[in-house]
Amino acid sequence: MKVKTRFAPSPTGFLHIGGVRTALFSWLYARHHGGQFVLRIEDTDRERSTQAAVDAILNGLEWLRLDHDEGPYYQTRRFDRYAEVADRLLREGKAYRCYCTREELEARRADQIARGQNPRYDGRCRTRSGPEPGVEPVVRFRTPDDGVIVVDDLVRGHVEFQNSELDDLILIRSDGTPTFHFGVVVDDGDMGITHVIRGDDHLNNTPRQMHMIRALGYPVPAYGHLPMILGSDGAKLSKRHGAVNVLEYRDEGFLPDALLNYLVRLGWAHGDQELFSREEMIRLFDISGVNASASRFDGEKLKWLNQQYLKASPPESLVGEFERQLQRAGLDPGNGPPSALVIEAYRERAATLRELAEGAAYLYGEPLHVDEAAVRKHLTLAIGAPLALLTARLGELATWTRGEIHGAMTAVAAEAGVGFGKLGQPVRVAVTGGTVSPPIDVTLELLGRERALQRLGRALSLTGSSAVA
RNA sequence: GCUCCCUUCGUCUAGCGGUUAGGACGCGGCCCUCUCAAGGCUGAAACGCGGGUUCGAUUCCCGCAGGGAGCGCCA
Repeated sequence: MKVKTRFAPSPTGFLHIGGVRTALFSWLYARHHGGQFVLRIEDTDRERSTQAAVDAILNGLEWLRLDHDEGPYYQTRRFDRYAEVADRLLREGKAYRCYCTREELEARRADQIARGQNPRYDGRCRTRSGPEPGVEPVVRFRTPDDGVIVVDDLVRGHVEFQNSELDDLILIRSDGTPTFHFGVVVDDGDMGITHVIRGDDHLNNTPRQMHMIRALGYPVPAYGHLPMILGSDGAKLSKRHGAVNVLEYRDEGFLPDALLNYLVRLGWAHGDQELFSREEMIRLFDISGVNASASRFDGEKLKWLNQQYLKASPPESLVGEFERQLQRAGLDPGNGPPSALVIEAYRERAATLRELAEGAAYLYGEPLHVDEAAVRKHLTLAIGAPLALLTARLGELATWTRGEIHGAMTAVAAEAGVGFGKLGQPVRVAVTGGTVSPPIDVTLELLGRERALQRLGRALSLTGSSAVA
């Protein structure tokens, strides 16, 4: 059997971490089995669906390169089809018109809850003889009264439901539009979906959907319900943890493959392996190995992974996104050393491209901020003379390379009778404004002779030394 | 309230009847070192509770507790 999976988000919000993980597992399942991956936009709720959300979903998937083979389909363009199927069900007696009003329904629900019952529609319109004047009916599905239905879930295993617990779901609203449940089963059937991999929150809906699919005469797909992703505090994912547009991770300087790698390890593992390339994920992913329990989102581990990817990527491949980060910080990439060299020097000092750009800001203009305490500590009177000597020597260098620079510093340190570090750190503070940077020779090389000498000269005056060479 | 699901270090997880319960993030220490990192070594840190089954349970079964989801003319 040819595998066909789908990702079916409703465009009522942006694509967030939880949605991405669902899409990823569904995509991986299809790719692993050489099958197809369908994208379907479930926009039957016309009140809450927006084009902006559709765009956010499409852009997010594109950034992550979770490519689909079919779609995107839009349910709003298939209303005729749903109406046609509903009519057929009505004719076959598998569905019926219900004239109960919302008010009546609500009152009965409240009553049932008060009596400690599972609130559900009582099926009273099943046997109704004729229409109720003045009421636009809904179409309800006739669910079996008794017996059990079993969901053999790919991740949960055998789950049983009593049919008596299930009520008659609405297929078509009184305004003629289909509900989510109906759209899902008609679409999954029409599109030939073989494996439905979706969030855990749908497990309880599954038995009813299975009944509908059977009534429609479609083969019942296999189901796999993925556990939820919670925030780092164990609470439901919200805006303050990870329920933000996935594209914000791009803006924060994360790499798409790193994010996917992080997500694939939430609920799934392959022994002790932590790093998975796309190809490895596809080759090794197995839905039967997916955990049934919810997991928490850990931003620290995501950062660690991102740095692993930063260190492993060819610097040239990061240039584009790095330069966007510089621009975002108000810096001009053209006003500094070649980006690939900066990335090379900084990537083991930054977890994200944004951090990388911020750390290297002094290479593109005056330091954004100067660590005054470091200035007082390192740019002392005592270091003035060695610093002046070094400045002079650097000015005489034939070529501005880290090797030459290092040689000059070693020589000056020796002549001045100070350790390399005693000289290096003041230089670092002088040229970067802070105490953190790549090895000082590399730092100076990247900065360039002109800027380096200029900043050293200025620092000299701060030491209070008059020994300007 | 009812139905369903879940439960191994703080976190992500390995484990699929017998292990000194392994790895990773984070945290501590040491090494390396011109700073910060990166890297290496290393330390602390877990089987929710109670019953069974079994020669033997983290592992299988049943309760309990705790957490979660669903119960809409939302998806």
